[in-house]
Amino acid sequence: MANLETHRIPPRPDEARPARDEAVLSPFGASTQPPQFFPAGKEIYAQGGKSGNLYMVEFGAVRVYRLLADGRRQISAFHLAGEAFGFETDSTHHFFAEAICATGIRVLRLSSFRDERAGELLPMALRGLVRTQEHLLVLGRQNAVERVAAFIADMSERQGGLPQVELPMSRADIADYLGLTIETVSRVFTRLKHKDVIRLPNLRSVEIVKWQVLHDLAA
Amino acid sequence: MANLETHRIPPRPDEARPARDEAVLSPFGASTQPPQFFPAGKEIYAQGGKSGNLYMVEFGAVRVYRLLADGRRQISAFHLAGEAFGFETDSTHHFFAEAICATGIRVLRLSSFRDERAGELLPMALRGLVRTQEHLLVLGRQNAVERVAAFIADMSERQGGLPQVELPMSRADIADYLGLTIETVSRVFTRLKHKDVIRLPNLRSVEIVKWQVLHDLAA
DNA sequence: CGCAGGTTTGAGCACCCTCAACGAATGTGG
DNA sequence: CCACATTCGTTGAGGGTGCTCAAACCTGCG
Repeated sequence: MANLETHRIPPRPDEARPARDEAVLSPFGASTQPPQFFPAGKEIYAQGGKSGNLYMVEFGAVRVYRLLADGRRQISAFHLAGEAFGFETDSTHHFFAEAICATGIRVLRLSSFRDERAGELLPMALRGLVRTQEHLLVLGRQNAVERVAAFIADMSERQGGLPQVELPMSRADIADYLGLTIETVSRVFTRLKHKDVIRLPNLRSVEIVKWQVLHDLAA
Repeated sequence: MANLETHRIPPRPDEARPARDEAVLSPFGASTQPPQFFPAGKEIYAQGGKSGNLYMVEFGAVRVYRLLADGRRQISAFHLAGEAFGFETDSTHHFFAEAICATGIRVLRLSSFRDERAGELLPMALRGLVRTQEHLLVLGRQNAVERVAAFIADMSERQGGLPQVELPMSRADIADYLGLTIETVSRVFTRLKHKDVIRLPNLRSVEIVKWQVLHDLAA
């Protein structure tokens, strides 16, 4: 099966652009190319490809992942508006990056990662490192319910802590991020729904009803 | 049960020091405190503690981990001689770090992670990031045999690619690193032994007999 | 309306965990 | 030096969580 994803979050670059993108990270200030547009499922870079850029999500969402030879996929991170990705140790990409939905991305060309801008880049890299290490705990030591609960709580936090959480990614993406199957993810969602912890207004959004229960489950 | 570990790799700081420690990483050159000694099981730093240092393993081995409220532990990384650890996003440690066996550590005090040395620190941080992301794939998508095989192969690589691999850590440490139980780790070891993929001269070392099979299993 | 993709739901099973006992290795005190 | 305690590692039996395989169900769209 192809990784090609086509679902219908309409591409509206102009009005979809969030208000808060400048000043979030200084390396993406004035001296930068205009944002680039990627439709849903479009590859941003591929494993083995030449690296050296840094990417900033303007709007939309991105998945970064690795593949095993037999096709098993592990998504190491989702990146939403305002977040940066694309760090690499050498000039070759070790991962794949794709737009999940219609996505705008600002590209910063780096002469080298041993750059004079390292002072600004390092904190971003470290945030990613801590994020990834926390995800290790989820994959290594938490069961299906805990993983999904942690995922919903995390997505809510990154969207401002509101009860209405938008999930741009498919169940398959969530499964490959949490180290589960789509069936298990689906079952946990419905179980949480039946327990009135969440509501599911539609396939791509979740409403958190019982915060406390959700956080207890996530821990 | 306590995390206290006491096994018998004799503390011999002077002759145990590896020949190749200078010049490995420039921030650890002349302007640094003398290496500090940690016996087996000794805490190097704790979650919630004040951070701001960077640590370089001179000899021995270190485990970095997180705990869940109920005591489940996930080791995010082992660090061997020549490797650096202790990066944090803010002034607080998000993880625990302990010496696995008798260990010598060189401490670099950083005024801030937004340091003028960021240009030298960034590549180290990025290596850690890629390492951790690759570990995600193992925890999220590989079965017990693949995890153990990948672990042995990785430890061999980091010790120069020799067939004789020293494992300073206990089975419990390996289990908490691979997201398994000690029983499963033990069973996989014996299964690999019976298939003549490895030999187990003693509890703390492995000899790789069939490289190709090991790598096929790890994939 | 009918197709296609994604999602949900179900039945059965496999892998790994839990619980338990045993064995091996080390350190201690008599 | 040997008995003992203690910790760690191995091995076994049984059960549970999550996976596999399969079918039905939406939902959006041509």
